[in-house]
Amino acid sequence: MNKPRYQRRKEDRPQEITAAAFEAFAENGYAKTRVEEVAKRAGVSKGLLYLYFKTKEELFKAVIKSVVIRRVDALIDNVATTELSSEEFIRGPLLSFMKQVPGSPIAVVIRLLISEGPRHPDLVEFYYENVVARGLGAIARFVERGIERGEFRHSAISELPHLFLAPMMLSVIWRIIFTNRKLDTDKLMETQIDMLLTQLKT
Amino acid sequence: MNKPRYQRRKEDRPQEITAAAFEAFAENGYAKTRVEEVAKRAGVSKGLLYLYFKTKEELFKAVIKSVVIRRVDALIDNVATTELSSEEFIRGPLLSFMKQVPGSPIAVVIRLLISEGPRHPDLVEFYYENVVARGLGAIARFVERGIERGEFRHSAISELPHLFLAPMMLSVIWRIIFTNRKLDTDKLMETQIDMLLTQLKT
DNA sequence: ATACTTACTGACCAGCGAGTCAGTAACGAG
DNA sequence: CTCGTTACTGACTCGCTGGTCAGTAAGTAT
Repeated sequence: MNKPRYQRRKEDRPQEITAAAFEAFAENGYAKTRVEEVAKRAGVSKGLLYLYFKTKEELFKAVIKSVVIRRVDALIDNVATTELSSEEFIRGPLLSFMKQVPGSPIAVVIRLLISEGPRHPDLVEFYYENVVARGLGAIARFVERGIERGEFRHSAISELPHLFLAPMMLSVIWRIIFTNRKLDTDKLMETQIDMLLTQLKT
Repeated sequence: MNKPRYQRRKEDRPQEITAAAFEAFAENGYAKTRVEEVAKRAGVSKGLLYLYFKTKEELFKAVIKSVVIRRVDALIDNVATTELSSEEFIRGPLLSFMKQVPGSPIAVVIRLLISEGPRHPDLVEFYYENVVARGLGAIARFVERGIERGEFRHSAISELPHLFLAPMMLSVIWRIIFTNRKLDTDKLMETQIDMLLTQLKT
């Protein structure tokens, strides 16, 4: 009973390879990850990998895109359809989304974009359009909606949705660099949200 | 009159080489920078570089340290000796320090630490002790002082000086990744400071 | 069964870049 | 000026890794 040395699974390979590549890049960064290591993790020969991805760089782009595409939509949809008041939404779904970002694949993508982004303008463009612009847009619209409904007053914050995300970004960076130093990132984000809402309401 | 092919300048070399290395790393990151490129920029042969730095990695560490050491002390001294009220100090020297960070060598160091930090725990340790801990400590002490003097009331912010720096970090990352997308980073930091001070005073 | 297509393997290659070292010449001492 | 020391050069090596391709065997059609 000799089992076949491999199975032909054309459909699944790309997905399996990008998943393996994501893990490897997450651990060692782009430059320090060998293509053969990715192939090994995917349980595939290096040759096959090059059948699906022309170069290491193309693999890298595919990885980023695969992560990005899955994550954003949920939140955006939520924004459009929620029945909650602006404050409730911000304290609820938005805050818990933010809290889980530093430990999620998005954090890895951010790290990769910081190291490799400057050499891949098209990738940065893609990320900006699909994540940053949409995310900031959603928050801004939410603040706007709060104002229209009379929940919030007008203030400088309306034009700077970035302020909602700033502590999240700091948390992401902190977790990347100071893996052992503790920081209560949840508290950080909660406090910022409190502060912003106080500011918006008074 | 044939000028000598080189001068012996044992004293100045290390400094010249780290300066050249900083430029190169800033442009291309650690992995993509060739040692020979650094030597060239420093106007020196590759062999000489290896006389002063055992490995590329050691050169990298020397670069980080050389940048860090110079920058931090000024602000810290300022904190200790200033005559200003807490609010005046925060709106004045602290804010303008923060504003210039995203365009300064510190931003480069942050980028390098994000990409390479995970592989250099001792370097991260050094950076934490000499920059982060001292910086956060200084801000925390300042808030504390404000409370003692009756300028500020007690609040969650006292334990989270990170909130002062969060928009600065976001600005740094923004500038690294989205070099072409505009963001009024000054406004961002000003608004955050306004908000924090309002919160501390009311 | 048999012939055929093609997903897949893995040994190989090329070039790139970190690190070496034998030799050279700047410069100070005598 | 001469000699010794050593800062400095640059051609070389060698390991590593991205990328190739001739060959193999899994699946499919007839």
